[in-house]
Amino acid sequence: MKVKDHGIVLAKSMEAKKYGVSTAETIYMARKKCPGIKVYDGLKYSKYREYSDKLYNLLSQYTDIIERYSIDECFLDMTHFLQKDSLLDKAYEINKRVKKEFGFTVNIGVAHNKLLAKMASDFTKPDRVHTLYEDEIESKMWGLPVSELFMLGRKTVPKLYSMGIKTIGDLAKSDERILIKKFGKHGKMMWEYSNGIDNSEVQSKKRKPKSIGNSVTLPNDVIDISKLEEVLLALTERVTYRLRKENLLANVVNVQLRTKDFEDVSHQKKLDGATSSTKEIYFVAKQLLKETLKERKFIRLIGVRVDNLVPKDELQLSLFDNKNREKQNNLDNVIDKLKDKYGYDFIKRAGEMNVSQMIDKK
DNA sequence: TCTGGGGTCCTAGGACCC
DNA sequence: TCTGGGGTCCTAGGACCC
Repeated sequence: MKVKDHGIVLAKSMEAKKYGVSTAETIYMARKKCPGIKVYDGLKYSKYREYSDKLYNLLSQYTDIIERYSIDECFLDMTHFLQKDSLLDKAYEINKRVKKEFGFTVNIGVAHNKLLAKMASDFTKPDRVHTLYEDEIESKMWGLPVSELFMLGRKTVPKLYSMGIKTIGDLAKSDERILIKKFGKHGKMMWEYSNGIDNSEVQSKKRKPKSIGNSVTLPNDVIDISKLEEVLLALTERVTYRLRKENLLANVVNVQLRTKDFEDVSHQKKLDGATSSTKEIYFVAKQLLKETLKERKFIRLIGVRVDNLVPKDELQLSLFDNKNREKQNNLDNVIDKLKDKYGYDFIKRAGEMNVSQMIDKK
């Protein structure tokens, strides 16, 4: 398959890593570092989802306390295996079974809290089981560059460097109060993480989303607002469709734009009442688009997001609920059913631009 | 030179109220 | 003319994760 050159690296081979290719950098940079590198399209999201479900089902056989942290990561609370040795045996068993039953490999981190398990799972790859027990923190974690610590990204690391903090150990031995003064809550967290402290629990219940959004990078920079409105409607329809599927209502609508100079701007608005109606949300989104656009030209990306979500059944029907709204809800429901039955793109609203080619389908 | 898309959480300032 | 202190809500933006 032909792969376009703009875009970013989602995953890299061990060989590419040796050339300094890193996740999320541009393919342009990757080619520069490693001439002749082979670039492939990713799988369809639905394929990832399928394998993710299979993995989750297998892991669920080992404990009920299991948290789906991301598409390819889970936390398992296995404290019922009281002996360290039997715990480790189970980790190796899972590692082998995944390879045998699914044909891909996994890294597993074994530790007494989530942070350390996560750190351990990111030690050398692939296909490994690592432990990071309390008495191993110093020997296995403190020597690593501070950038390896979970939740330390490209903005924070240079600031720590300028303070003379280069390794996780440096951070662990630094003065917590100074970190808090400089970084606030984030400072407290990074000091605790560097010392292996994390009291968060494995969350086995599926959490309802707190926000739902869709955005697209446009094939060309767009100046024409009517073109942007067409895309906005298509995005709003996707967002509200998902919102209704979750049985949630939104209280806030947010519109985001990115210009060709990579300026990110967003405007949001609290609604008078919670809703999942495509029409109502699009009406507000359109206003927000105008506000956000202002004098800006050459729009590279447009996105819409709904926030402050509440469960539909907990909402008291307000006195202002009227026939009109009821009609609108019925229309949304009919459209949703048709999409469910014949495919998402089966039916479109007037003015909705076809963005399905631009967006990877869920 | 080129930079995706989906999220969560935090901060800071302004408006407004008592 | 000069004007406290605390609290909540709303909004914009930023950092980080996968």
